[in-house]
Amino acid sequence: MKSKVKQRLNVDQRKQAMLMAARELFLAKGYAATNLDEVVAKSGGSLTTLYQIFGNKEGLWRELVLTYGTRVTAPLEDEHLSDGPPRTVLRDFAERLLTLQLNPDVAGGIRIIMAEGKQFPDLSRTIYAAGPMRGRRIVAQYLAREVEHGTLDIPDPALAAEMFCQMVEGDVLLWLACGIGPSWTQADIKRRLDLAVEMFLNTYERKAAV
Amino acid sequence: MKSKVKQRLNVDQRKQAMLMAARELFLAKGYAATNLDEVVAKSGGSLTTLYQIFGNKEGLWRELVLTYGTRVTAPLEDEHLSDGPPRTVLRDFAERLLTLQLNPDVAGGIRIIMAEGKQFPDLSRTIYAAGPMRGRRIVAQYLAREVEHGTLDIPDPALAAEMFCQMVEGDVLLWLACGIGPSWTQADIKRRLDLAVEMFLNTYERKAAV
DNA sequence: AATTTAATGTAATTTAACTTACAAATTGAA
DNA sequence: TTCAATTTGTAAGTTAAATTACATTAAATT
Repeated sequence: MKSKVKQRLNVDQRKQAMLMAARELFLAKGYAATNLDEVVAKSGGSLTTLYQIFGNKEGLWRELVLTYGTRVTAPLEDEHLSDGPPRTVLRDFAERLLTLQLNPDVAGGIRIIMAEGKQFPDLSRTIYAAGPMRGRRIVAQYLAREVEHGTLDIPDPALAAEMFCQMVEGDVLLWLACGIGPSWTQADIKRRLDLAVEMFLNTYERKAAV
Repeated sequence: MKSKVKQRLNVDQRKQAMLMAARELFLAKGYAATNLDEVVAKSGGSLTTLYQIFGNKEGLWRELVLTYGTRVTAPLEDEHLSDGPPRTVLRDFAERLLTLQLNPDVAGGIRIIMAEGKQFPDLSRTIYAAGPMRGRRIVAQYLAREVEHGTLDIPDPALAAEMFCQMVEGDVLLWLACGIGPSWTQADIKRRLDLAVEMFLNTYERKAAV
């Protein structure tokens, strides 16, 4: 039970509260099935204020998607790449990538954005570029650098990066999207990540001459 | 321009026509945005007949999903696996799998089913099992057989199968789901498939002793 | 303290689509 | 040819949710 001390908030605070409430509801029920009365009931404030801030339902949706959707991939960014040999770097990255995917909010978000893609195609493109594509590109750039340094031997770093990420992510997205939570133990995850790195390096690590 | 010779069809014929029309509309606009008047306008017949046959909108949706969704994976089935060494078999399978994914109707279908998963969770599970999961399982079983024959050396065939399928499919599903058609040439496809098989066998093919 | 400004609560309006009702038209059988 | 059954066309009923209107109340300013 929440204590219901009524507060009058200013626009900015109320806006944040509404975004938060909308996020939960959209994640739980999807775009069409969420109605604005519920949002207001959850966030506090009033329908009037909601319409003042966001214009309409679509406005609320767009603001929400762009706000949250572009923050998510922060842990994948370049500056978090560890130093060390490719095996270490890739293993670290893989762990961060899978952790991200396993977050139900992330997968749920991608799901809904995909779902509403027909209605808001520009949003799904933006999110795809900021999200899944971002990870691929970071890996590809890293691989390209390693190729220059002579550590790895990769004809097509972009393709290799995609393969690597796919192996790491597995069916997680599809699972969560279908409402099937993956029931993996830590050991399962470790095995998957190790295998992905292993398969990758088996092909691309520079071997001593045969 | 269609010639509009009005035809009175019996229930079965009309049902097929309605399923066909609904399929197109649902694929194009999603579940919520498709209205039944449009379906009838496209299929011919009448709303009355539609309700007699399917009960309501949900009934139409369920029938459609189950009818088409479970037919799709036919080309992946076991009996189409070629004979020959693993390299050949896997390459063939990979080609069929990717071809399937590249079919816009298939990807579009998965997209919508995912989209409506919150409303009809049983459907998305059924389709996941009949679709994506099916392919994984067929590969896993094949791999297990090869392990028994001593051709390959794979500790965890299920995991290996998933990795393989993921490499083959790549981001295609996500792309199409986000409305980004992949613009691959035949050469791109060939490169991807070859690489997937190569990476897989680099790890699992039984090597002559070092 | 009075006044202005901004946020709130509620209810009316509008819209859109699902669903149902019913009369007209067509087919098939007696 | 006539009659029964089935399909069709149209429109009315129902519901649900987005949007708007307006009076009320709390906060901020003078």
